[in-house]
Amino acid sequence: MSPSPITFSILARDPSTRARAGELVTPHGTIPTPAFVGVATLGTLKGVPYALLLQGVPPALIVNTYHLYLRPGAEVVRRAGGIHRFMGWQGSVLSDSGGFQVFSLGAAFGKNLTKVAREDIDAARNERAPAVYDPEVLSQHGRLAIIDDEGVSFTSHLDGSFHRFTPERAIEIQHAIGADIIFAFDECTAATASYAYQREALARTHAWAERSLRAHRRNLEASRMQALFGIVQGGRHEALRRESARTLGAMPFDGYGIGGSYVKEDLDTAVGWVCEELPEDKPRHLLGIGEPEDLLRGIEQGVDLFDCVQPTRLGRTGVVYTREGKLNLWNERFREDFNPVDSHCACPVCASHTRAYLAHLFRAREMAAASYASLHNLFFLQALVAEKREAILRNGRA
RNA sequence: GCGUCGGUGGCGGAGUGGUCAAUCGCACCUGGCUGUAAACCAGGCGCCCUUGUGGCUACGCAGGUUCGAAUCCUGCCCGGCGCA
Repeated sequence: MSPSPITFSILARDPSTRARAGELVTPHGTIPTPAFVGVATLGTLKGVPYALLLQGVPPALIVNTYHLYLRPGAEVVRRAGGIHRFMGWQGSVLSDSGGFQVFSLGAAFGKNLTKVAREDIDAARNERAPAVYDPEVLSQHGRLAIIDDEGVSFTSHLDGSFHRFTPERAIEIQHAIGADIIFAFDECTAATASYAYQREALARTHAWAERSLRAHRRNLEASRMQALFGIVQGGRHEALRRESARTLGAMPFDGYGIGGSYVKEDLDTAVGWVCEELPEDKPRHLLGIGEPEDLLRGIEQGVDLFDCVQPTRLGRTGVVYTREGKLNLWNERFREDFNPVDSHCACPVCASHTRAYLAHLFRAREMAAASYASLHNLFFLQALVAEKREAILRNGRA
């Protein structure tokens, strides 16, 4: 067994919570943890030009296997010299396995299902679908992806072409992309899915984790340079979450992702159960979370890494984070608000621009509006997490 | 002056006897977004209220025809174009 391509050290633990501060060293740099990883699904932080990124903000990026596979194609990335060269980003890169797209384009397709539900809505169940290899059957189901025990059949949201992912294939593609940290292929279930379905999906996710691990190890060269994280699932159910964390924790992954969709209220409980069971010395990445308060809660449960589309998606559509909460810059009251977005923020946008100016740029549909707001939001989360890290280092013990 | 076309909600522009408080776009107002099918999506946008198959006022102005008019007729006002 080759040594892990990453090393994770815990520098301090908070005495009163499960929070820890540490360092994650990848072949492309050191990520101080807890950390917020920027989401660069298609190989770029949406709306944020590279030139605007300051060193360490964000400390790493996560790209998406499904999306890069469809466009421009994993082989293109490989021939470019890997994702770092392709993007021109020499920092650490993670790649999500595409498991989440199975959810968003499958069970959640066309339905009002979100990653974090308000309440236990009576939404569509993650019902069992027949194993199919036929695009026509897919479209009959009104969705783009259908799951069977072997893998996932899906049609491209771009051109309708037919594809199939298996754990082995997802790993192979991630090898071609070449991120520092890659994720096992998993099945993300709806928060509202039945217990029976969650159980069944979890068994599949666990089997796929094992297959992902084997596929990764078979490629000696890739496994020397790329770390593999398993993904814990189990929905809202304590028994399933703990079982999942124990099962995956016993497998030799380099770290762990915590996946799934949640109901807001039990986001932190579910994360807590998982972190109690996972090995202490491996990094934990809470996938797709979150909002400022979610980050703080996650950290207290023992999470080291986060990623979330919110800072860029909200920013792009006019919403900015501030210490007083989120502000929608489209609101009339900001038309002549000549204060910075957040007077305590040290980001370059807050240093030179006002809310009124950004509000104007949004209304004028200027691209800079989306860029500035996204950049500010990234800074805001970065500062939030960094502040928390400092506190852990200050109060904690090794 | 004559002829002709036209004057509709903040703007553009549909509608040409009832089902029109009036399609649609823009602008405007408000929500939503958590491993990005997302520079997106949804709702609202005459006034009033006991919020409803509710009331009132509206389609340049004033009359008229009609059971009923933004839609037809007459006059006036205003604008474009053409001819003097």
